[in-house]
Amino acid sequence: MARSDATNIAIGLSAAVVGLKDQTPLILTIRADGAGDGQDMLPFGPFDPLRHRTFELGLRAFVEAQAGLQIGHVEQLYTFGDRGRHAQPDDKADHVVSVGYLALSRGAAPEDAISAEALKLSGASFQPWYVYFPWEDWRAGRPDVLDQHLLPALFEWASDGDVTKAERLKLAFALDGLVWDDERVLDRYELLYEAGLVNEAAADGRDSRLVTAMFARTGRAMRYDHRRILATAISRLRAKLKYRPLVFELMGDEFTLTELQKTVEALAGRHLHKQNFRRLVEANALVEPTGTTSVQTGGRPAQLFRFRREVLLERPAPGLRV
Amino acid sequence: MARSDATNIAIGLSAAVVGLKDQTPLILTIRADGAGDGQDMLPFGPFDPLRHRTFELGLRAFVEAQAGLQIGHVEQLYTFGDRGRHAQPDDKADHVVSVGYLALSRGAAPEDAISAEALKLSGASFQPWYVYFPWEDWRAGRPDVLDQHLLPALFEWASDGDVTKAERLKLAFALDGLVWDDERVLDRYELLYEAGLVNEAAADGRDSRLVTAMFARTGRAMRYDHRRILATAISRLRAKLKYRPLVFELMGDEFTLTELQKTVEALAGRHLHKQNFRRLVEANALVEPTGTTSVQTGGRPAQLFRFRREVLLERPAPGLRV
DNA sequence: TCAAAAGTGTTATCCTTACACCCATGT
DNA sequence: ACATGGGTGTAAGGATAACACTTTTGA
Repeated sequence: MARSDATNIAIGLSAAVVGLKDQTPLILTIRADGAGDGQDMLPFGPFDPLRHRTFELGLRAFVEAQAGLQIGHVEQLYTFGDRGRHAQPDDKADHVVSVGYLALSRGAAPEDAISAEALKLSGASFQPWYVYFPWEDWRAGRPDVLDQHLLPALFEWASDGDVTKAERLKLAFALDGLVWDDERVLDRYELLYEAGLVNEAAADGRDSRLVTAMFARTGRAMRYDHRRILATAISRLRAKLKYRPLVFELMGDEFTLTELQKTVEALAGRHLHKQNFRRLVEANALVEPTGTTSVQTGGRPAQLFRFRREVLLERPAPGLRV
Repeated sequence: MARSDATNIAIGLSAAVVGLKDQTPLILTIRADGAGDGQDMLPFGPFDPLRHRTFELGLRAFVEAQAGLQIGHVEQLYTFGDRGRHAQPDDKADHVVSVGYLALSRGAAPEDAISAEALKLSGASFQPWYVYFPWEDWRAGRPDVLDQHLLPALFEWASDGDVTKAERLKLAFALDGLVWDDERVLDRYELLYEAGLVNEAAADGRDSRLVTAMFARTGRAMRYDHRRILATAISRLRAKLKYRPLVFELMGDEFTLTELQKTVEALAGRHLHKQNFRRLVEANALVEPTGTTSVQTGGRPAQLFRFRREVLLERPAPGLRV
């Protein structure tokens, strides 16, 4: 059936499964056994067209197998095919093409949904995603690591007179008075990678001119190209929040408006204006009151709301254009 | 090297190469030799990682080979992996995964750029894209074919009580007073496909309850899943016009504002308000006057402009939010 | 009565949309 | 002079962003 005169290509499917707990965005990882540093991986596996009719079915199957977890919304991100960047240990194939997916775990308690066997077998767990991208969390203001470590190192990298480097830096990192664009997560990671400032670049045999102490500043590394897929997932999710009501997949059935705002803030990595956020939610008719109030955490009790699924039919692009 | 116990997968790359002539968006096609009906194809070929380091390099290489054409901007659209939908004639592989790309041909005279040999060999030519999607051109008002043929047939398809069908129809085709969303090209094509109203659905062995006379109303067919890739390309291009200055890749170096507007209208498939369009162009500082005026086509001579490449550095998302 | 968090009112500004009119050229 | 397309001014309405203040609970 298979002929040996053709290059043998395998399709790898990787999923960035997002969850949420205590205003912290989480990402589902598995751990290579006996691993040291930088061995976090996204759940992934080979696509076998004989077993699964579509990519999506294959993906759901092995997220289920590796984490014992059901996922809700799934969407394709990007297919990475370049040589060298993400070799995977598959002796059957000469070349692995990896298709990245964004997936959302359903409900408010993702960690409890991981099955005990899966935890044993694959070391599945949810990790806060800002562990991998510390410079993407602006909720408490501009992260110090940017001005103290990242930008100086990036400036040095771009100081060779190559103007395109300087231009890309300017746009991705909001230099010269530009506003920080929370969606450019991938652009920023790619620049750090090219500058040799993240661990993966060294692992891939790149010219790394900086000592490994730098890697402690640039977040936890992942195996293969999984951190790149995660960056793509965060970019996409942040973009899509603005015109699709995806947040509600990550919330419980009932929630207060403040909880909703904190969740959006956690995902977008920035602080939002309370009144304007509420006006936006109301204007888009995204929620309806349940009539009950929450057990408060010290203060005035808050009204509880639920997602109005009907908006999906009413408006073409319901979201939170913040 | 290759082992015969694994399913053999091939990667197919397909490109939707967009050009423009006389306010008509064009798409580069090749023709199967001795072909009858529905044999238009996008330029495509297998990805061989031994010959090309990245997808994009492979893609450029065989667009060059099949059409003798240089392409400018290239971006990945989507990777289609579902069985049955797009079998391709490759005896070396059990399954073909197809990665679709959007590409823009450079300059104002794409047809002249096709080499004579390529035309002979592969029948390469540029076709108006609305030939494949007649219902997407609203420049002269709402297309008659919608109310006369497509919607009645779609209503019949959705009349089985399945509410999700009705909901999807409503959003994709702007029923019940919703506004037509020019970006939902793929959604609309997929609905027509599922309803068995396009030729490809019949070719794929689907249950086609309607006579083939309908196919004359639903545009020219393409081989494999190429029309789906084209629909994806148009969707993406229309979306991206709004926040990236892609139009200028399809224009000559100098142009009048009316030419620019007509071009955007051709791509977006709808009429734009003249003054507001001009204000938008000016507000975003997308162009600068050359100081010269055009040889007019009967009327007051128009000022000529050129694209201000600097905007790419000045603003994060320069485009024509129309 | 005070801390903590929920919830509201109001204004200045900008952007969008639409209106209608004038200008420069060839025939 | 008039047809043809180029080019502009202006005002209404809505969306946005920022201001600061009141309300309801638990301790």
